[in-house]
Amino acid sequence: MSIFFSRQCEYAIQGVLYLALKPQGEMTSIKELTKRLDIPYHFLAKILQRLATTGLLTSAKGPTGGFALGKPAKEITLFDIVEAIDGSDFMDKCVLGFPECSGKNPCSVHSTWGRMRDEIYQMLVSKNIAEMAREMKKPEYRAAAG
Amino acid sequence: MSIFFSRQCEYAIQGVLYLALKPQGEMTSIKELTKRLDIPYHFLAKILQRLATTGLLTSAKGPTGGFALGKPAKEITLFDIVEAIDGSDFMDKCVLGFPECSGKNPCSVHSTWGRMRDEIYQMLVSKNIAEMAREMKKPEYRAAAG
DNA sequence: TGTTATTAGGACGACTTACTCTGAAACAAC
DNA sequence: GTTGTTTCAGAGTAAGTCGTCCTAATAACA
Repeated sequence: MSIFFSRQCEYAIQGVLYLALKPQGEMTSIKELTKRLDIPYHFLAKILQRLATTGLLTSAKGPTGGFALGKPAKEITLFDIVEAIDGSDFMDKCVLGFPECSGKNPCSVHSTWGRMRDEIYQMLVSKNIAEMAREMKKPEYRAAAG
Repeated sequence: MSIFFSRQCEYAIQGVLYLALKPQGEMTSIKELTKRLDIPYHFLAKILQRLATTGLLTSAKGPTGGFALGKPAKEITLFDIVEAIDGSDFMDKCVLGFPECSGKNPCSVHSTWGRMRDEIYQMLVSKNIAEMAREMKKPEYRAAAG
């Protein structure tokens, strides 16, 4: 299928980004998130729970409860979210699937792909959520979160 | 899951690469391929059939039958195989899954990811099978195909 | 012509991912 | 304490992907 992130991971990123747009510490209910982001309610609930257990988010039950970032937005990178949901196997597996492919025994796209993978990794760790949220507030971007 | 190619696509690439190492026009049976590449027999059969219907491979039944490249190896690119199996949707979908994301309305990684995607595309179209097969023959690479 | 080696193609099962449902637990407000 | 709102937890459903099996078609060859 040639994808990069799983659906779950996409939703996780969108959710965290939405929370980052809120005043720090403010709790947001799944209902609000699900409505604004157009993601199935229970599915998103599962994903947020998962992010909460890894510490990326905090949660509170009851009325006025909901989810919020577990630490300052600028300390959360895209990679943190990807790793929590999808894992980071893609970093060390041969892109063509050759089991024998390694540094000493490289397949024909090993070095090229390796370079690109490093760039992707750099993008993931250098992009923090605070920065991304700021960019999304700009008038150029009027999307799901407002 | 953070992958790039599906399992099917990986197998397809490995299979075509193996065929490219053979003298031109020589038929190779699934049995040989499956044994050398360690891919489930019937699953590989399906994949090769699919590649044959798109013209990338030719096939012949009966004894002495099998599969062979449908055109010169240097005219087949990685992209041809990927497109035949996985399609090329990844080229124009937002990597974060925002349905509203587009050139006019870019998400916060839109341009960065776009650049990387272009690089990946360039890699896929510039790598032809003949070249890759040559590299695999070098002593540095002694893998599945020999 | 019959046998054997091979692909073609459809039906099927297992497994994974995406998504739903339900009931319980926690909590705040009254 | 009661009530309503929310997350938590786990099981259940649906769809897609991975992989198997079986039968038919085809070609070589004795």
